[in-house]
Amino acid sequence: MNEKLLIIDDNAAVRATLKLLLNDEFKEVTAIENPSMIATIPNSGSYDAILLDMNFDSGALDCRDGLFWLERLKSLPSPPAIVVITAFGDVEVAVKAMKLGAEDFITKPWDNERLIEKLNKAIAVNRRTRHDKEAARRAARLEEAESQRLGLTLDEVKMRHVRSVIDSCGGNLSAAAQQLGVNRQTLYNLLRK
Amino acid sequence: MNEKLLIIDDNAAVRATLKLLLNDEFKEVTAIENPSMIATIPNSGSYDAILLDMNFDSGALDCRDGLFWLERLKSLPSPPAIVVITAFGDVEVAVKAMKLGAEDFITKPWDNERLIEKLNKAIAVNRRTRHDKEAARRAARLEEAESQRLGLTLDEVKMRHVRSVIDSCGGNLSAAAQQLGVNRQTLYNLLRK
DNA sequence: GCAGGGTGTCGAAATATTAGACAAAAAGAA
DNA sequence: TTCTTTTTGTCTAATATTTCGACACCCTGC
Repeated sequence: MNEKLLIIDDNAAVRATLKLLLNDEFKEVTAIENPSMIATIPNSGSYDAILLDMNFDSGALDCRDGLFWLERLKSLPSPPAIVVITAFGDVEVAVKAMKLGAEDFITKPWDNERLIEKLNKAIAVNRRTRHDKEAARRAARLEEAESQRLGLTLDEVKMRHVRSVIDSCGGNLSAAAQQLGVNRQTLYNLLRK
Repeated sequence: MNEKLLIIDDNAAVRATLKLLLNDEFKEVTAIENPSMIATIPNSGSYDAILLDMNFDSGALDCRDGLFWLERLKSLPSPPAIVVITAFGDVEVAVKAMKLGAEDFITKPWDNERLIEKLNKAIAVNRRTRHDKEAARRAARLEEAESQRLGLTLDEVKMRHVRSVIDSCGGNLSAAAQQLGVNRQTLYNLLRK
């Protein structure tokens, strides 16, 4: 109930229906006609989910446009969950959409209740996987730090630890010394040099 | 050309055809009738890819068995790439399979060349994402270690660093001492206690 | 064989750490 | 506020560690 949703569908009637349905389920629901309008929306990067129709331009029914936009939307940093919706979907398009990172794929006509459920699930899944990717980046950083630590002198490592423990003790040197397992005076000596 | 492939299909003719086709493309190709036979294969965890048919038991055409096995195979540590193949696939099953972690979804009849291409691509993609997930796990571990380091005694931190530097020096104590910025004898003393 | 580098060990001088003590400052509780 | 507890800064003397130079020994490669 606290999520922001963006609906992208070229059919005005569908947009209106979806917005009416989903307005009660999300904190904020915006509906636009074409993905290229995203740039014109203030705060466009803050959506939790996008409900993306595959068929803009009534002529192009092969979903190429939709897949193109899906890919662009998913290549942004911290992309929102994207649920694709289409009337002309076949297995191949569905698989392509999922491979491009869509969280779900729905065919029209849709079931209201399941649509809401799928949107929420998509948001949850997206949050988890996004978290995974950030974790991967963090791992790379930590590993880098770990490997750089190898080049450090014993004194440097000592002083780093001393400083972080003092920090974690809020500057209380007595407590820090105790936690470090050294005499208080030793800690003083270490800080003096 | 250096990958191990497992084919799971209940149709003996399909198994034979696939094996014939793929034998030249992979280092090792095994074909079994039922996923539950995996346990009986020596070194069953070492496959790079599995080509998984969705319909065992001719009666059950709703793919539930296939999805079940897909999920089980994908929940193993370091799972192989899995390409699902089915004659009865519809959009819903395809989306479910992709959500369960399949790398691709193919419908029979298949195109030989594209099948090989998809298998190879699946292996490559799987390797990448597996790396990401392992990185996530590593990150959790490293972060845990990082936060626990605060509780360590100065001597413990010293010894950890000493040991990892000695490790990185391949056991050469002189070099390790130099890198640690301490006298060689000091390093000996540290190791003695 | 032998030169070069690593290892294990020693002694003695230089340094660092420790426990204990004390006064002053700071922080908390009544 | 006053009283109490804790922390700080500093000192001394005993103890422990580190350092340096040196020596014999064992490998490894030339």
